[in-house]
Formats: sequence, C-alpha cells, structure tokens
Amino acid sequence: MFLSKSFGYALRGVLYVALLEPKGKKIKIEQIADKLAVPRHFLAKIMKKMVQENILTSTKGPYGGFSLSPITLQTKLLHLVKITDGMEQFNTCVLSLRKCNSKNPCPLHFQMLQIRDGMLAEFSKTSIGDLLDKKNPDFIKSISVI
Amino acid sequence: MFLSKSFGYALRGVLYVALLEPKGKKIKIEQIADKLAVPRHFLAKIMKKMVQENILTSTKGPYGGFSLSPITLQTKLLHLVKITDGMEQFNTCVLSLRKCNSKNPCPLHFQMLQIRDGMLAEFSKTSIGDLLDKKNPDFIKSISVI
DNA sequence: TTCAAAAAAGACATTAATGTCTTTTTTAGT
DNA sequence: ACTAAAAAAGACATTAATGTCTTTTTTGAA
Repeated sequence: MFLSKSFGYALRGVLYVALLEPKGKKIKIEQIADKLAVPRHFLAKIMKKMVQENILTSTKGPYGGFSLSPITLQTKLLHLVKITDGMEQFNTCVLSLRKCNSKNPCPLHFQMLQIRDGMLAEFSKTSIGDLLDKKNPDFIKSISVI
Repeated sequence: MFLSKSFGYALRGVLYVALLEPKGKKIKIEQIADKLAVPRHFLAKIMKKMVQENILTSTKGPYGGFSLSPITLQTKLLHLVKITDGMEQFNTCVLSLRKCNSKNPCPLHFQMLQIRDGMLAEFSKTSIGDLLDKKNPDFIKSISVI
C-alpha cells in the first residue's frame, strides 16, 4: 500500500553499495542480488534507472560494477520514490476524483492531505546518507536479513 | 500507493446509499454505479463484501437494493480498508524484511512506523457517519464528480 | 586484437488488481 | 405458479507490477 517493492529494492541496493564500495572495489549486480535475496534482473533494471538519474555510477566490462556517484549520499528518498513509484499518488485524490481539491474537497481530502504531507516531509528531508550507519556492525543485516 | 481503487469505490458506494436511503427506497446497484461513474459489476462485488460484513444490508428481487444496516454509520474507515486492502500493509516492513521490528529495525522502520500509525489512528477514529454531511447540499457532488 | 566479464537492453512469463459479461438465486407482485 | 427485477455468483479479459531468461554492448587485460 505505502510503497512498491521496487522502492524497497532500490533503497536496499543503493545502501548495500554505499556500505561496501569504500573498500575500493566496484560491486557486481550478482553479489547485490545474492546478498539481498532479490531477483537479479529485476534489481538490475532498478539499478539502471538509478544510474540514469546519477544516483549511482556503473561501469561495464571486467572489474566493472556499481559504485557511488558524487550525489549518492545527498539523494533524498523522495527521489527514489519518484523513480520507482512516481509522484502521482501524492497529487491524486484517494477517491480518484479529478475535481477534488481544497476548495472542492472529497470527504477524505484533508485527512489524506495530512497523511501524505507527513510522508512527503519525511521523505523530502531524509537522504540516503542519513540512513547509512557505517558504525553499526549490524547495519548490513538490517537491509539483508529477510 | 496509499489505498486501492476498491477502497475508494467502497467508501463512495456506502456514502451514496447513506445519503439517499433515508428517502425510503432501496438503492439499486445500477443507480450507484451510474451516478458514481464506477464499473458496475466490480462495484457489486465490493458492495457484496460490505453486506457480508453487515456494513450494509441488501435485498434481492423487485423493489430490492441496498440500504443501511444498524452499524453502517458507526463503521470505522479501517473496517473498509480491511475488506478492500487487508491489514498486512500496516504490519509488514516497507523493505519486505520479515525480521524487521523495533528491536531489530530496518533503516526506515521508525519513520514508516510513525507514518503508518498516523494513518491507522485517523482511520480507526473516523467513521462513515463522521464523513457524511447531509447538511451540505454539495455533498453528493463531492463523492460523484470525477 | 581477441577474450571474457560486466552492465544494458529486450523479450517473455507470472501474479495481483481491476474490469466485463453471463448465469444463478431470490423475491415481490400478479 | 409465473414473471420480472434485483443481488449474488462465477467465468473470463485487461492491465500493471513483478519476475525470468536471453542477447547485445561495453571494456579491461592478456
């Protein structure tokens, strides 16, 4: 209901790279998919989208793989939501009424406005770097143990 | 993202009946579907579920249709969500991690907990009757104008 | 320059949500 | 009893999200 599986895969994928990449090597999609127990080719498509948005960097060929971009850690979660789920949900009426707005509200308009704005605020202010806790030795478990 | 179309159809359907039924007659599914511009047979399945949960009453045959039950107006929105979307979304980790909980949280655990609890609180306290504003001459428009 | 490794791209499969159409059951009035 | 009207039920279709498999492109190193 709240967010798609794709969003979860995107976030876990980028966090995995951010956690391991500083060791120097590029991270291969095969390793990410294995360790996170996520469908490999499905994840690959999502990683590719993040590369297109410059949220990650990738290099093809031997010794290639995924690595951080200059903006990875500053990227807001909302950017990931845009890529994986789109922003429509934040702007469309919960009852699917196109004419619904604050001048002409549906019976749930203001309740949903509050809930969505809360989520929007949270995801607008939180960055990938904010979620990354390299000091926590169990961090990798917190994104990989299913 | 937040709620399914089915939920929206359910709420609009029951509000429509609640608004018009006091005039005495049962409301036919055909009328509801027409006036709300909703797929008739799809709506019928959702209305049937509400009848099974006693959120509405229905009678077959000539002069039949849908009418209010004793509990219609006291029914919480969360009950509609249960019927149409289920409650899993409120109890499962946004990253699909089965082991995620407050002792062992994923990186988004507490943020999502807050957002979901906000929605849960709102939908637990708001009833169908709370949304029904019979004094408002435009109320019917607010659930039917798409 | 060739080879192998890696991401990228694309074709196809599966599943869940949504939507349509037909048949069955129930019931009020004649 | 019969008929017609209505919900209920069930079969099937469409669409979007998710998942799998294969082919293409790129590139580092021998």
